[in-house]
Amino acid sequence: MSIEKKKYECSALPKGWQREEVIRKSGLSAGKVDVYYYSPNGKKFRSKPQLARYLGDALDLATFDFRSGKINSLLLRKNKKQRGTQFDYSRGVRNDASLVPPIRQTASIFKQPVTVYKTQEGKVKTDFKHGQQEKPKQLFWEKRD
DNA sequence: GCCACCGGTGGC
DNA sequence: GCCACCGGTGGC
Repeated sequence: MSIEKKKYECSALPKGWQREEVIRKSGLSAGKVDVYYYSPNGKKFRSKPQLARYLGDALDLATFDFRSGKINSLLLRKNKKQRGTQFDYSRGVRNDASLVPPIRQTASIFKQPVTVYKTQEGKVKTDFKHGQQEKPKQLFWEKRD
C-alpha cells in the first residue's frame, strides 16, 4: 500500500541521521503527521527531549525544530525551561570551538568519531525497561571518500 | 516481548 | 484550542 512514509537524511543533523514522516491512517487523528528521527546506528527518536538526552553536549538542539527538521532561530526566544547546567559560552572562554555548542550544522566538522559518555548529571528518570544503562556510543561517523 | 501507531493531556 | 510529548496497546 502506499502509506506515505519517507525517511531521508536530515541536513540539520550530523551525517547519518535520518528524519521520517509518518502519516496516521486511521483513528481520530488520521492525517496527522508524526515525525521520527533515526540515529546513524538505527535508534528511533520520537521527541526532541529524547534526542537531546541522547546527544548530550555533543550537539546543541536549541535552534533545532523537531517537527520541520530545520534550524529555527526563533526557538531561542521561546525556549522552554533550560536545565541549570547550561554553560555560558559567550564569555571569553577559550575552547576548542569545533567541539562545543553551538555547532555548525552544515558541515561535517567531526574529523574523527565522537564518543559521548553519559555523565552523572541530572538523575535519569526511572526507566529501567531496558535493564541497563546506555553504553558509550558512537554518534556520528566520519565521511569517507 | 517488541514496536508502530494512535490517544490523551499538560503546558502553553 | 493547539500540539509536543509520551503512554499504552493491538498486532505481530
